[in-house]
Amino acid sequence: MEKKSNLKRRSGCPVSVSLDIFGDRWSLLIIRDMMVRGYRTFHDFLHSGEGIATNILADRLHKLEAVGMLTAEPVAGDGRSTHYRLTAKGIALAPVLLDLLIWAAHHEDTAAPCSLIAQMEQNREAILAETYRRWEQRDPTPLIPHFTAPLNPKVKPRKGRKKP
Amino acid sequence: MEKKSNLKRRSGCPVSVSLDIFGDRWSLLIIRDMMVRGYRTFHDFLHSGEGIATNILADRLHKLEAVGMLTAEPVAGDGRSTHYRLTAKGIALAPVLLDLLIWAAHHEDTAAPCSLIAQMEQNREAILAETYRRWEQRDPTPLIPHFTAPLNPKVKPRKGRKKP
DNA sequence: ATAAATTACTTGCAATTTACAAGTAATTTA
DNA sequence: TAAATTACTTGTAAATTGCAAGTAATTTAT
Repeated sequence: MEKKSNLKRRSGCPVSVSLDIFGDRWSLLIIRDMMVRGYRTFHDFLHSGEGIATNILADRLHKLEAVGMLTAEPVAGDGRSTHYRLTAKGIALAPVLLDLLIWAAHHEDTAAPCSLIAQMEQNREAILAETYRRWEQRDPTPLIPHFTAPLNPKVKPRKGRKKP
Repeated sequence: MEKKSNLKRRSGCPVSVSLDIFGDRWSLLIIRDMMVRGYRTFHDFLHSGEGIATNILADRLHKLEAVGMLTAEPVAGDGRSTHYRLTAKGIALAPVLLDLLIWAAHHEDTAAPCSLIAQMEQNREAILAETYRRWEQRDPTPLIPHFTAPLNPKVKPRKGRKKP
Protein backbone atom coordinates (compact mmCIF):
# COMPACT_ATOMS: atom_id res chain seq x y z
CA MET A 1 0.00 0.00 0.00
CA GLU A 2 2.55 2.59 -1.01
CA LYS A 3 1.42 6.08 -1.76
CA LYS A 4 3.46 8.79 -3.36
CA SER A 5 3.98 11.70 -1.04
CA ASN A 6 3.32 15.13 -2.43
CA LEU A 7 5.45 16.73 0.19
CA LYS A 8 5.88 20.48 -0.13
CA ARG A 9 9.34 21.84 0.25
CA ARG A 10 9.91 25.23 1.69
CA SER A 11 13.42 25.50 0.27
CA GLY A 12 16.26 23.41 -1.07
CA CYS A 13 18.24 23.57 2.16
CA PRO A 14 18.93 20.06 3.45
CA VAL A 15 17.98 20.99 7.00
CA SER A 16 14.71 22.42 5.79
CA VAL A 17 14.04 19.36 3.64
CA SER A 18 14.67 17.14 6.66
CA LEU A 19 12.17 19.08 8.71
CA ASP A 20 9.62 18.93 5.91
CA ILE A 21 9.80 15.16 6.32
CA PHE A 22 10.03 14.61 10.08
CA GLY A 23 9.86 18.05 11.65
CA ASP A 24 7.16 17.33 14.18
CA ARG A 25 6.85 16.00 17.71
CA TRP A 26 6.23 12.34 16.87
CA SER A 27 8.01 11.10 13.74
CA LEU A 28 11.46 10.81 15.28
CA LEU A 29 10.03 8.97 18.29
CA ILE A 30 8.62 6.29 16.02
CA ILE A 31 11.96 6.09 14.25
CA ARG A 32 13.71 5.87 17.62
CA ASP A 33 11.44 3.01 18.66
CA MET A 34 12.28 1.04 15.55
CA MET A 35 15.96 1.90 15.57
CA VAL A 36 17.01 1.36 19.15
CA ARG A 37 14.20 -0.50 20.87
CA GLY A 38 13.40 -3.03 18.21
CA TYR A 39 9.74 -2.09 18.11
CA ARG A 40 7.81 -3.22 15.08
CA THR A 41 4.07 -3.14 15.64
CA PHE A 42 1.39 -0.50 15.98
CA HIS A 43 0.84 -1.72 19.50
CA ASP A 44 4.52 -1.33 20.36
CA PHE A 45 4.63 2.30 19.19
CA LEU A 46 1.38 3.08 20.93
CA HIS A 47 2.79 2.00 24.27
CA SER A 48 6.26 3.47 23.93
CA GLY A 49 5.87 5.96 26.73
CA GLU A 50 4.97 9.35 25.32
CA GLY A 51 1.30 8.60 24.75
CA ILE A 52 0.78 9.10 21.04
CA ALA A 53 -2.84 8.95 19.90
CA THR A 54 -3.93 6.16 17.57
CA ASN A 55 -4.93 8.45 14.72
CA ILE A 56 -1.67 10.39 14.86
CA LEU A 57 0.32 7.18 14.94
CA ALA A 58 -1.52 5.78 11.94
CA ASP A 59 -1.00 9.04 10.08
CA ARG A 60 2.73 9.21 10.81
CA LEU A 61 3.28 5.59 9.84
CA HIS A 62 1.63 6.22 6.50
CA LYS A 63 3.52 9.43 5.87
CA LEU A 64 6.87 7.93 6.80
CA GLU A 65 6.15 5.00 4.54
CA ALA A 66 5.19 7.36 1.73
CA VAL A 67 8.52 9.17 1.92
CA GLY A 68 10.46 5.92 2.03
CA MET A 69 11.58 5.97 5.65
CA LEU A 70 9.93 2.69 6.51
CA THR A 71 8.08 -0.25 5.05
CA ALA A 72 5.03 -2.13 6.27
CA GLU A 73 4.83 -5.86 5.79
CA PRO A 74 2.23 -8.39 6.86
CA VAL A 75 3.31 -10.81 9.54
CA ALA A 76 3.47 -14.43 8.43
CA GLY A 77 1.38 -16.47 10.80
CA ASP A 78 -0.81 -13.68 12.09
CA GLY A 79 -3.12 -11.99 9.61
CA ARG A 80 -3.97 -9.24 12.05
CA SER A 81 -0.54 -7.88 12.51
CA THR A 82 1.85 -5.71 10.52
CA HIS A 83 5.54 -5.26 11.03
CA TYR A 84 7.01 -1.86 10.34
CA ARG A 85 10.67 -1.66 9.53
CA LEU A 86 13.10 1.13 8.69
CA THR A 87 14.49 1.36 5.18
CA ALA A 88 18.16 2.07 4.49
CA LYS A 89 17.16 5.72 4.30
CA GLY A 90 15.51 5.46 7.69
CA ILE A 91 18.35 3.70 9.46
CA ALA A 92 20.71 6.32 8.05
CA LEU A 93 19.25 8.73 10.56
CA ALA A 94 21.11 6.91 13.32
CA PRO A 95 23.81 9.59 13.72
CA VAL A 96 21.16 12.26 14.11
CA LEU A 97 19.38 10.32 16.83
CA LEU A 98 22.61 9.56 18.63
CA ASP A 99 23.71 13.19 18.64
CA LEU A 100 20.27 14.25 19.79
CA LEU A 101 20.50 11.78 22.63
CA ILE A 102 23.90 13.06 23.65
CA TRP A 103 22.86 16.68 23.40
CA ALA A 104 19.78 16.31 25.56
CA ALA A 105 21.56 14.19 28.14
CA HIS A 106 24.11 16.97 28.51
CA HIS A 107 21.83 19.97 28.51
CA GLU A 108 18.54 18.81 29.94
CA ASP A 109 17.34 16.63 32.77
CA THR A 110 16.63 13.27 31.22
CA ALA A 111 16.24 9.71 32.35
CA ALA A 112 19.42 8.60 30.60
CA PRO A 113 22.15 7.56 33.02
CA CYS A 114 25.33 9.63 32.74
CA SER A 115 27.46 6.53 32.61
CA LEU A 116 25.61 5.28 29.56
CA ILE A 117 25.92 8.62 27.81
CA ALA A 118 29.63 8.81 28.50
CA GLN A 119 30.00 5.37 27.03
CA MET A 120 28.07 6.34 23.93
CA GLU A 121 30.17 9.41 23.33
CA GLN A 122 33.35 7.41 23.55
CA ASN A 123 32.16 4.59 21.33
CA ARG A 124 30.18 6.55 18.80
CA GLU A 125 31.33 4.61 15.76
CA ALA A 126 30.91 1.24 17.43
CA ILE A 127 27.38 2.08 18.47
CA LEU A 128 26.47 3.23 14.99
CA ALA A 129 27.95 0.07 13.55
CA GLU A 130 25.99 -2.06 15.98
CA THR A 131 22.81 -0.15 15.17
CA TYR A 132 23.34 -0.83 11.52
CA ARG A 133 24.15 -4.49 12.14
CA ARG A 134 20.97 -4.96 14.14
CA TRP A 135 18.99 -3.44 11.31
CA GLU A 136 20.60 -5.56 8.63
CA GLN A 137 20.09 -8.76 10.58
CA ARG A 138 16.64 -7.79 11.79
CA ASP A 139 17.78 -8.23 15.33
CA PRO A 140 14.97 -6.92 17.53
CA THR A 141 16.79 -6.94 20.87
CA PRO A 142 16.92 -3.43 22.30
CA LEU A 143 20.16 -1.52 21.77
CA ILE A 144 19.24 0.93 24.48
CA PRO A 145 16.80 0.07 27.25
CA HIS A 146 13.53 1.89 27.52
CA PHE A 147 15.03 4.06 30.26
CA THR A 148 12.79 4.90 33.14
CA ALA A 149 9.03 4.52 33.41
CA PRO A 150 7.09 7.00 31.30
CA LEU A 151 6.29 10.27 33.03
CA ASN A 152 3.09 10.42 31.09
CA PRO A 153 1.45 7.00 31.17
CA LYS A 154 -1.67 7.11 29.10
CA VAL A 155 -3.05 4.57 26.69
CA LYS A 156 -6.49 3.09 26.32
CA PRO A 157 -7.70 2.80 22.71
CA ARG A 158 -9.56 -0.14 21.23
CA LYS A 159 -10.92 -0.87 17.79
CA GLY A 160 -11.38 -0.09 14.08
CA ARG A 161 -9.39 -1.28 11.11
CA LYS A 162 -9.07 -0.84 7.39
CA LYS A 163 -9.95 -3.47 4.83
CA PRO A 164 -7.16 -5.78 3.78
CA MET B 1 13.18 39.75 29.23
CA GLU B 2 13.68 36.17 30.25
CA LYS B 3 10.70 34.06 31.01
CA LYS B 4 10.68 30.63 32.60
CA SER B 5 9.38 28.00 30.29
CA ASN B 6 6.81 25.63 31.66
CA LEU B 7 7.57 23.06 29.04
CA LYS B 8 5.70 19.79 29.37
CA ARG B 9 7.69 16.65 28.97
CA ARG B 10 6.11 13.58 27.51
CA SER B 11 8.78 11.28 28.91
CA GLY B 12 12.31 11.27 30.26
CA CYS B 13 13.79 9.96 27.02
CA PRO B 14 16.43 12.39 25.73
CA VAL B 15 15.11 12.21 22.19
CA SER B 16 11.63 12.99 23.42
CA VAL B 17 12.91 15.86 25.54
CA SER B 18 14.72 17.27 22.53
CA LEU B 19 11.56 17.20 20.49
CA ASP B 20 9.61 18.83 23.30
CA ILE B 21 11.98 21.76 22.88
CA PHE B 22 12.48 22.09 19.13
CA GLY B 23 10.32 19.41 17.53
CA ASP B 24 8.55 21.59 15.01
CA ARG B 25 9.09 22.82 11.49
CA TRP B 26 10.75 26.14 12.33
CA SER B 27 12.94 26.08 15.44
CA LEU B 28 15.89 24.28 13.90
CA LEU B 29 15.82 26.60 10.91
CA ILE B 30 16.28 29.60 13.16
CA ILE B 31 19.09 27.78 14.93
CA ARG B 32 20.63 26.92 11.56
CA ASP B 33 20.48 30.57 10.52
CA MET B 34 22.34 31.64 13.62
CA MET B 35 24.78 28.77 13.59
CA VAL B 36 25.96 28.59 10.01
CA ARG B 37 24.80 31.74 8.29
CA GLY B 38 25.66 34.28 10.93
CA TYR B 39 22.13 35.68 11.05
CA ARG B 40 21.25 37.73 14.08
CA THR B 41 18.19 39.89 13.52
CA PHE B 42 14.47 39.34 13.19
CA HIS B 43 14.74 40.65 9.66
CA ASP B 44 17.48 38.15 8.81
CA PHE B 45 15.43 35.18 9.99
CA LEU B 46 12.34 36.47 8.26
CA HIS B 47 14.10 36.50 4.91
CA SER B 48 16.02 33.27 5.25
CA GLY B 49 14.24 31.47 2.44
CA GLU B 50 11.50 29.29 3.88
CA GLY B 51 8.98 32.05 4.44
CA ILE B 52 8.28 31.98 8.14
CA ALA B 53 5.44 34.23 9.31
CA THR B 54 6.22 37.13 11.62
CA ASN B 55 4.07 35.88 14.49
CA ILE B 56 5.55 32.40 14.35
CA LEU B 57 9.05 33.80 14.25
CA ALA B 58 8.41 36.02 17.26
CA ASP B 59 6.90 33.09 19.12
CA ARG B 60 9.81 30.74 18.38
CA LEU B 61 12.40 33.33 19.34
CA HIS B 62 10.70 33.80 22.69
CA LYS B 63 10.33 30.09 23.33
CA LEU B 64 13.91 29.32 22.39
CA GLU B 65 15.06 32.11 24.64
CA ALA B 66 12.90 30.77 27.47
CA VAL B 67 14.52 27.35 27.27
CA GLY B 68 18.00 28.81 27.14
CA MET B 69 18.87 28.10 23.53
CA LEU B 70 19.49 31.72 22.64
CA THR B 71 19.74 35.20 24.11
CA ALA B 72 18.40 38.53 22.90
CA GLU B 73 20.45 41.65 23.36
CA PRO B 74 19.85 45.25 22.28
CA VAL B 75 22.15 46.54 19.57
CA ALA B 76 24.42 49.35 20.65
CA GLY B 77 23.95 52.25 18.26
CA ASP B 78 20.51 51.27 16.99
CA GLY B 79 17.67 51.30 19.49
CA ARG B 80 15.34 49.56 17.08
CA SER B 81 17.30 46.42 16.63
CA THR B 82 17.94 43.27 18.64
CA HIS B 83 20.64 40.73 18.12
CA TYR B 84 19.81 37.12 18.83
CA ARG B 85 22.65 34.77 19.64
CA LEU B 86 22.95 31.10 20.47
CA THR B 87 23.92 30.09 24.00
CA ALA B 88 26.47 27.34 24.68
CA LYS B 89 23.51 24.99 24.86
CA GLY B 90 22.33 26.18 21.49
CA ILE B 91 25.67 25.92 19.71
CA ALA B 92 26.02 22.41 21.13
CA LEU B 93 23.40 21.32 18.61
CA ALA B 94 25.97 21.69 15.85
CA PRO B 95 26.59 17.93 15.49
CA VAL B 96 22.87 17.31 15.09
CA LEU B 97 22.55 19.96 12.38
CA LEU B 98 25.57 18.62 10.58
CA ASP B 99 24.20 15.06 10.64
CA LEU B 100 20.87 16.32 9.37
CA LEU B 101 22.56 18.17 6.54
CA ILE B 102 24.54 15.11 5.52
CA TRP B 103 21.55 12.80 5.79
CA ALA B 104 19.30 14.92 3.61
CA ALA B 105 21.99 15.57 1.05
CA HIS B 106 22.39 11.82 0.67
CA HIS B 107 18.78 10.77 0.69
CA GLU B 108 16.82 13.66 -0.75
CA ASP B 109 17.13 16.12 -3.57
CA THR B 110 18.56 19.24 -2.04
CA ALA B 111 20.37 22.33 -3.17
CA ALA B 112 23.58 21.34 -1.41
CA PRO B 113 26.41 20.56 -3.84
CA CYS B 114 27.73 17.00 -3.54
CA SER B 115 31.29 18.24 -3.42
CA LEU B 116 30.54 20.34 -0.38
CA ILE B 117 28.81 17.46 1.37
CA ALA B 118 31.67 15.10 0.69
CA GLN B 119 34.03 17.65 2.14
CA MET B 120 31.90 18.04 5.25
CA GLU B 121 31.77 14.31 5.85
CA GLN B 122 35.51 14.01 5.63
CA ASN B 123 36.22 16.99 7.82
CA ARG B 124 33.51 16.61 10.37
CA GLU B 125 35.58 17.49 13.41
CA ALA B 126 37.21 20.45 11.72
CA ILE B 127 33.87 21.86 10.69
CA LEU B 128 32.46 21.47 14.18
CA ALA B 129 35.53 23.16 15.61
CA GLU B 130 35.21 26.02 13.17
CA THR B 131 31.52 26.36 14.00
CA TYR B 132 32.37 26.63 17.65
CA ARG B 133 35.18 29.08 17.01
CA ARG B 134 32.88 31.34 15.02
CA TRP B 135 30.40 31.30 17.84
CA GLU B 136 32.96 32.06 20.52
CA GLN B 137 34.46 34.93 18.57
CA ARG B 138 31.09 36.21 17.37
CA ASP B 139 32.26 35.87 13.82
CA PRO B 140 29.22 36.49 11.62
CA THR B 141 30.69 35.42 8.29
CA PRO B 142 28.72 32.50 6.87
CA LEU B 143 30.19 29.05 7.39
CA ILE B 144 28.00 27.63 4.69
CA PRO B 145 26.56 29.75 1.90
CA HIS B 146 22.83 30.23 1.63
CA PHE B 147 22.76 27.57 -1.09
CA THR B 148 20.42 28.22 -3.95
CA ALA B 149 17.63 30.75 -4.24
CA PRO B 150 14.60 29.88 -2.12
CA LEU B 151 12.01 27.75 -3.84
CA ASN B 152 9.33 29.51 -1.92
CA PRO B 153 10.01 33.23 -1.99
CA LYS B 154 7.44 35.04 0.03
CA VAL B 155 7.84 37.92 2.41
CA LYS B 156 5.95 41.16 2.79
CA PRO B 157 5.19 42.14 6.41
CA ARG B 158 5.46 45.61 7.88
CA LYS B 159 4.75 46.99 11.33
CA GLY B 160 3.95 46.63 15.06
CA ARG B 161 6.27 46.41 18.03
CA LYS B 162 6.25 45.85 21.75
CA LYS B 163 7.03 48.56 24.30
CA PRO B 164 10.64 48.86 25.40
C1' DA C 1 12.07 70.04 11.51
C1' DT C 2 9.36 66.99 9.34
C1' DA C 3 8.40 63.03 6.51
C1' DA C 4 9.55 58.59 5.09
C1' DA C 5 11.82 54.22 6.21
C1' DT C 6 13.22 50.70 9.05
C1' DT C 7 13.00 47.35 12.80
C1' DA C 8 10.51 44.47 15.54
C1' DC C 9 6.93 43.22 16.58
C1' DT C 10 1.11 42.51 17.81
C1' DT C 11 -3.59 41.42 16.58
C1' DG C 12 -7.41 39.17 14.35
C1' DC C 13 -9.16 35.51 11.98
C1' DA C 14 -9.47 31.45 8.95
C1' DA C 15 -7.42 27.10 7.96
C1' DT C 16 -5.01 23.25 9.37
C1' DT C 17 -3.39 20.02 12.73
C1' DT C 18 -3.62 17.74 17.09
C1' DA C 19 -5.69 15.38 20.79
C1' DC C 20 -9.16 12.75 22.96
C1' DA C 21 -12.84 9.47 23.01
C1' DA C 22 -15.29 6.12 20.97
C1' DG C 23 -16.36 2.73 17.47
C1' DT C 24 -15.40 -0.87 13.70
C1' DA C 25 -13.54 -5.00 11.42
C1' DA C 26 -10.67 -8.92 10.53
C1' DT C 27 -8.51 -12.28 12.56
C1' DT C 28 -6.84 -15.35 16.45
C1' DT C 29 -7.29 -17.50 21.00
C1' DA C 30 -9.89 -19.57 24.69
C1' DT D 1 -18.70 -19.87 19.52
C1' DA D 2 -17.54 -16.19 22.50
C1' DA D 3 -13.94 -13.23 24.01
C1' DA D 4 -9.56 -11.07 22.93
C1' DT D 5 -6.33 -8.99 20.11
C1' DT D 6 -4.53 -6.12 16.35
C1' DA D 7 -4.85 -2.31 13.65
C1' DC D 8 -6.98 0.83 12.65
C1' DT D 9 -11.30 4.84 11.43
C1' DT D 10 -14.42 8.45 12.69
C1' DG D 11 -16.15 12.22 15.07
C1' DT D 12 -15.36 16.51 17.45
C1' DA D 13 -13.18 19.98 20.33
C1' DA D 14 -8.95 22.31 21.28
C1' DA D 15 -4.69 24.06 19.95
C1' DT D 16 -1.52 25.64 16.55
C1' DT D 17 -0.34 27.65 12.18
C1' DG D 18 -0.51 30.81 8.51
C1' DC D 19 -1.94 35.05 6.33
C1' DA D 20 -2.90 39.84 6.23
C1' DA D 21 -2.89 43.95 8.32
C1' DG D 22 -1.75 47.24 11.86
C1' DT D 23 1.19 49.56 15.57
C1' DA D 24 5.14 51.81 17.81
C1' DA D 25 9.78 53.27 18.65
C1' DT D 26 13.45 54.67 16.54
C1' DT D 27 16.57 56.18 12.62
C1' DT D 28 17.42 58.23 8.04
C1' DA D 29 16.43 61.32 4.41
C1' DT D 30 14.72 65.74 2.78
